[in-house]
Amino acid sequence: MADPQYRLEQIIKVLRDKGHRITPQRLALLKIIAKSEGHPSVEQIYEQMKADFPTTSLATIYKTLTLLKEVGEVLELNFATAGSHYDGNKPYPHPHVICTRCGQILDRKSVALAEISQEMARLTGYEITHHQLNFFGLCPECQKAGPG
Amino acid sequence: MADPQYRLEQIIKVLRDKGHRITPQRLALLKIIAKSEGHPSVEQIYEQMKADFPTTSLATIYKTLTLLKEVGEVLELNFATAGSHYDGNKPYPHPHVICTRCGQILDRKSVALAEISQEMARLTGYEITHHQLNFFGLCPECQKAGPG
DNA sequence: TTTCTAAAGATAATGATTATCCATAAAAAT
DNA sequence: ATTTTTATGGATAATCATTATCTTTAGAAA
Ligand SMILES: [Mn+2]
Ligand SMILES: [Mn+2]
Ligand SMILES: [Zn+2]
Ligand SMILES: [Zn+2]
Repeated sequence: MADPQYRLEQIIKVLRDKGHRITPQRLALLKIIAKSEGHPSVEQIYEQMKADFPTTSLATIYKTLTLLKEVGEVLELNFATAGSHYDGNKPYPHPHVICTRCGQILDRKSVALAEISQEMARLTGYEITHHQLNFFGLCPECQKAGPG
Repeated sequence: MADPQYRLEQIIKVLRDKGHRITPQRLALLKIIAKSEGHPSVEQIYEQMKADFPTTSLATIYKTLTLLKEVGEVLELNFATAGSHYDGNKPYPHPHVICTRCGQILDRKSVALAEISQEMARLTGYEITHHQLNFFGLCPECQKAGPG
């Protein structure tokens, strides 16, 4: 679907243009989120990082993710369950479908959502900057497994 | 809009029917969330509780809110910012509009949302149980105050 | 090279929530 | 009524993700 290589260069360019350095550690993290199909958690990114940089600190992961949030190149997802997840391929708001049993996170889009957003702005007078729309339930796999 | 007294009795009945006791502390908390127009935080509920029960423990607040979640009589809102908020009047999923500056939380509804939910279920095969839809931005008041 | 500063790494601190443990009060049983 | 049982309240410790702090390191610039 997406082109990890292009996405990687895209993020690098944004960071460079804003005067940030592309260090080996950052490059490694960028590769991870650029190639990620799903929505990795901090812990998952941390584990992958340690493959190339065994001495990586969790603090570095958090700092880099915060930086990416600031420059708008990653979308942070935080549900009730502890631990944020990150989307490095679609850094703009979009709907997600989450399985409450296995934790799968799917990307979706919805044209109607833009309309709802405008409707909300009109009705409330708000200047809406972003939104989050999450659907929770059981994925087909977990439905087969039955209740329990 | 809503009738706090009726809402209160409604919650009491659900708790009683499921074999839970209506203690003085619980009754006090129920009154607080039944009459609340907004979406109080744990800390706000805690402060109000201390008016009637100065020795109330935060643990009791959390336990009671967890109980109310379990019986489906309160909706928990958790955004990125630390600290959950609770809606005791509309315990079912519905859209919220949140000001990122002053923290105001508005209730809204959207007919299109039900359709989107069904669309998601159809496209993904998920059995969707609930959702969350939050819009973030600046309320009219905070817009006047200007950037900064 | 030397200097300057961003970034990495280690670790402590924070803060919301949860767990634990005991005291207590409310039902139930006798 | 009295006793028994159990749920609940209250105090406090523990947990866990995230952030802050501090020092070291490394990359860019001079
Ligand atoms: Mn996504
Ligand atoms: Mn609400
Ligand atoms: Zn699943
Ligand atoms: Zn505001």
